[in-house]
Amino acid sequence: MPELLEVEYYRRLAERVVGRRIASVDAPDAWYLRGGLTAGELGALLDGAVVRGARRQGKLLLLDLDGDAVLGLRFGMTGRLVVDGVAAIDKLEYSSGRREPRWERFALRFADGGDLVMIDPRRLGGVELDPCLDALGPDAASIGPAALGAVLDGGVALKARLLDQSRLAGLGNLLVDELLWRAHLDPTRPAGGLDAAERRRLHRVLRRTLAELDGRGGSHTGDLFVARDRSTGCPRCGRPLARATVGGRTTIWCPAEQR
DNA sequence: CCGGATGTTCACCT
DNA sequence: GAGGTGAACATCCG
Repeated sequence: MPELLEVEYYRRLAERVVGRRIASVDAPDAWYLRGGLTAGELGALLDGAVVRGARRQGKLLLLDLDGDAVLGLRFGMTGRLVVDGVAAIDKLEYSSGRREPRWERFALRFADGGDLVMIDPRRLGGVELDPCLDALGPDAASIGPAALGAVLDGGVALKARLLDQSRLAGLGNLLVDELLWRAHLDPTRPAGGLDAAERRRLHRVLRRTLAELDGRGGSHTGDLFVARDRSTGCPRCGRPLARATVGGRTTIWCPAEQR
């Protein structure tokens, strides 16, 4: 899915709807609504409401509405956002830029005629009213070194811990692989086994990686991902990359450099 | 035709 | 309780 970087692009796009009044809600796919909410209930709650803000926590996009209502948008692996006909991202790595009407899972129509539309071929995303944020860890884009250090404990694989959204919100498979490759850390190491210098290095590299890939255009623009696509070796040393399942996800790393 | 893909959740193991 | 695995969701792509 969109990882933190893509959802942040979505959030910036969603700022366009702040201050605008919702005229109607389209939720043609009941399965897309989480928490047992029906399209009718959602319409009754949202019709006439004004969007007051667009926030992001991890991979969750949050629209603040009048009163205390919050609408949570989740994009799964193939969800895209289109506002007033403008897409935040032309295409995703594992989903074409095509836009079939049946992929339109949710939409807010505004009183001024514009709209906010979620396109999601695989339906892995969803919409939730007042999502519980307690289940999300601190956002990876703003976490401090001490808090990141606290995330790293236990015998679980370092990569699995960094992907655990309840401990650290926002990183997905591609970003974690790129991050660990840049930090020269083996994804299979126990999360609690890093020494103080390694934890500091991980935090420094995290900030740098997010800033750099944000500028390049997203999670799929990392050096490691590009190398993996072309099946050349490690972009730094040229030696063969390893591929295995770690934390339940396909993982690429350089065994020679990542320790 | 087959396998795998930026994610989340849940059942079922050890 | 901690961790791991595999399935499910639905579609595209090589």
